[in-house]
Amino acid sequence: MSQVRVRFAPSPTGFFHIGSARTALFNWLYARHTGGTFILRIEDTDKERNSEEFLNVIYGSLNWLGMNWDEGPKIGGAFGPYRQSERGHIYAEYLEKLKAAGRTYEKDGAIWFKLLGDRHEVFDEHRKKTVTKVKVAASVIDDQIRGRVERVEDEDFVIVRSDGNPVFHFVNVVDDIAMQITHVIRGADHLPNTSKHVELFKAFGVPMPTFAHIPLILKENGPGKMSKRDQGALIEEYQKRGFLPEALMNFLCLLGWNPGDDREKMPIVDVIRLFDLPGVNQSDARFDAKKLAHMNMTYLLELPAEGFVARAKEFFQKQPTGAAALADENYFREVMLLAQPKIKGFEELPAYTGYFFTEDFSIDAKVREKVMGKGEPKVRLAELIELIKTADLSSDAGIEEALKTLAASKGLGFGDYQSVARLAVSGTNVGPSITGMFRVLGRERVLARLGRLVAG
RNA sequence: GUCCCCAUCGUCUAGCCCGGUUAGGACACCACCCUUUCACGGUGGGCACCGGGGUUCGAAUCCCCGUGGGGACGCCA
Repeated sequence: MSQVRVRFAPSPTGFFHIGSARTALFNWLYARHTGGTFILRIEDTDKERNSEEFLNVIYGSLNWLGMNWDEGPKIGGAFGPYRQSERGHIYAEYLEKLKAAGRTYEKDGAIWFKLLGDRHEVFDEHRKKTVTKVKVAASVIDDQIRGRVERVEDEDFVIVRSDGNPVFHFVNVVDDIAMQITHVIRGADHLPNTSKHVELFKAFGVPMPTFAHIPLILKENGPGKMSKRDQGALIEEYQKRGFLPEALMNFLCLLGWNPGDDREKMPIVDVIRLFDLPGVNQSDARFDAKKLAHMNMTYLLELPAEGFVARAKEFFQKQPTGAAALADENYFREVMLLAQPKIKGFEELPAYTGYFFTEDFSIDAKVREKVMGKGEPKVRLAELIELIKTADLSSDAGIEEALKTLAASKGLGFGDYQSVARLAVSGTNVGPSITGMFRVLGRERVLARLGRLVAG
């Protein structure tokens, strides 16, 4: 049995797209599942649109998501180079084979691939021009996901541009042959191209790889496939927003594939064990930001405390308010642990914990109006101040006990103190437990804030 | 317009291949419970087999036709 060799072949012409990430993922999963080789090949034949910046985005995103390649740029391999811009000599060699076989001709300075069959001219209404059709048998694609697909490729096509640069269809097939690719796993948008590729494989007289065209990811709202301009389309964005890569990966796995039972959250090693091409769905999947957010939350919730703090620190280091938040490492840690069970993603952290790190936090006007307009808030605050002055703030349980005792002594409930205390120390009515906030903020900050609200 | 692909709750999907299920799960939504806020969690609820024809005792499941959605029709990839 031959070793599986798959490739992910992005072109560095734009930011790394979520659809590309999933194509990479399915290739990577298949390689890992079969013990095969995952190859990264850069398709940079379009000199106009390539950029080094985008190349680094590809490397960075794959690394962030944890998809390591076995052969490719930076690490090399037996079939290199892995950037098409460096493989000119190989394409020249293969072009000679096609020329020798009489399968090419020149027209308008470009080199065309010649199909075999009777020719006739036809006016194409859609393209508003006369084209030469060739009578050929349908190309048969035996697809691991779609089954047998037939398509008639009935027009010659350019394989080398007039500027001498080879075209995608040609280099893609040549490299798949030269790199001994066994399985071509790519987006379904390539299905109509595949007949061209089939004809090229046949012209080279080599066996065809196995094809697997995976469904596309559709826009969350509106028609069409996810495009680079859509909200949530770029991998870099998730990285910036502090999503956990393992959560994104898990979510991506489930877009078009499932383990066959009701499991959704599952470690990648389980996905690797269960993943197979025939298990991939045929229909396109719509992107769902809320489901991703939920997945991220479930991963966040089960992160060990130190892991959560470490990742939160990484996240804050990239935020404008990061320096202030990280000034006291131990304090930062305590605040983060208060927030961990409450948030869906790191991106909520700056707003959710901001008041811990500055005395200059904003007070929600509506909440203030509501809380201060009811009962005797200033009396409650004064009582709280007296309590906090001497209370033991070292444990949540102790603080809770003290608060309850105070409330009971005045014939009131915990809630009568909570809302006003919350407003004073955080400026809002949502957040971690009030006892946790008191404990972490400490006597000095709490007293100052309670006092300010009384005065204000 | 031509060609190709697809079609189960609003969304991701199980079931389809090998016809017989109260059509299952998850996200979202609603209600209730838990609760010192907000979340988490728990319980319950509403929500789907695109339409029409076949085949069959019986169709989400097999076939055909519609319709709808998606993709491709570049000297882009």
